[in-house]
Amino acid sequence: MALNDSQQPTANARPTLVRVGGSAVPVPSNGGAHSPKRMLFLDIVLSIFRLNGLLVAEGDAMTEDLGLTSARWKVIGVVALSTAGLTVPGIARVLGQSRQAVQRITDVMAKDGLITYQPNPKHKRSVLVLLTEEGKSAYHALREVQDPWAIRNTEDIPIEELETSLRLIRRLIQRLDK
Amino acid sequence: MALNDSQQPTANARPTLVRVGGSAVPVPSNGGAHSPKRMLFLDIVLSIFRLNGLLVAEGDAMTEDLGLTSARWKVIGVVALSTAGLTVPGIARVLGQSRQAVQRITDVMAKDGLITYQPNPKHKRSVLVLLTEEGKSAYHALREVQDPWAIRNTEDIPIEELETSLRLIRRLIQRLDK
DNA sequence: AGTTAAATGACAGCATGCTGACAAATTGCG
DNA sequence: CGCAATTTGTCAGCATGCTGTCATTTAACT
Repeated sequence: MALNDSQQPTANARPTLVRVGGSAVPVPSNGGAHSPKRMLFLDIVLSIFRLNGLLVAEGDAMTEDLGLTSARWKVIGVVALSTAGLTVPGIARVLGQSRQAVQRITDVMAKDGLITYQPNPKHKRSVLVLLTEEGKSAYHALREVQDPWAIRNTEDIPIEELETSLRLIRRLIQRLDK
Repeated sequence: MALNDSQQPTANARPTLVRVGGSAVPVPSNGGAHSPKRMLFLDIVLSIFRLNGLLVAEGDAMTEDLGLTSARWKVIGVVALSTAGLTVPGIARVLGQSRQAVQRITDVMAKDGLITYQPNPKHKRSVLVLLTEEGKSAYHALREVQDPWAIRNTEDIPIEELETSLRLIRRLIQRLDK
């Protein structure tokens, strides 16, 4: 079958998808033992990579007017839902990222006035992260673009399909996160 | 409900997942109009972020003995499946990445002897990327770890579930990639 | 209580991906 | 055939995420 290596518009902006996640990619030309499941799975993996990139780009574009980025609204979203504040490593655990990566984001966000560090009664060094008023209004503004976006992207997709997919994704997360 | 901000083992290595993709994250405490679909979708988005990180880490760990990284086996996989070679922007289109990002990876891979640049009869400047012998053996070695991994991760998952999920992921890709 | 293990903050380095910009090559169209 | 739009190579800068390391604090256990 071979890959589609025809010329496609690219310029410099976002390149156009040829066929990721399509059978074009994971079907080898040599004849090995390739179960459908194996191909399906590798196809899913590549598609996850692709979708992740698109989601980050979409999230960035959607919230750039609010002075947010995908990395930032991940943090804002998590902090907004915590009642008593979260420590930086706590945020990292929720997001499944390294505490150093989160620390860097929160430091900049604190400098930008979106969050504040508050003393932690339970820990002398590990302070709590809280939203400032500016951070809260950013969160509300975020919700106002994010909600319609979510609805828009799912309106013609049956809920069972969403549930099945989420279940699979969670299953994979659980399996890989050990 | 509030987030699980209890103490969890973290040290410095990969942080432990608390509850991403769980209902803990996307359920707001304030009472807005939150359709199940909206919550489901945002949950999926966050889970995709999480799974992407885990897959990259897993892919890196799985192939580090071969001198590969996830960024490299993406390229190797694509090139291996092309019959007549691909240009750098062509690889970028297949992977859905910027040509600059791919160019950087291929330059290093060429220096490492995994790929070679061959003159392109159809284009004076845009050379073709081909696997060297070393690159081919890396691809075969890759397959030998990747195949069992794929099988291992799907053996107890019904194929219909895989198909449904892939369909949804593709649908989202198609929608966002415009 | 005292000792040991785990968690945290802070700094550094590295990998990957994106965008912007500009010149050169290619393609498409009148 | 010529001209304009697109594609490509290249260089630069930036954002995000990871790992490693070390000192310090906290927690756990005897």
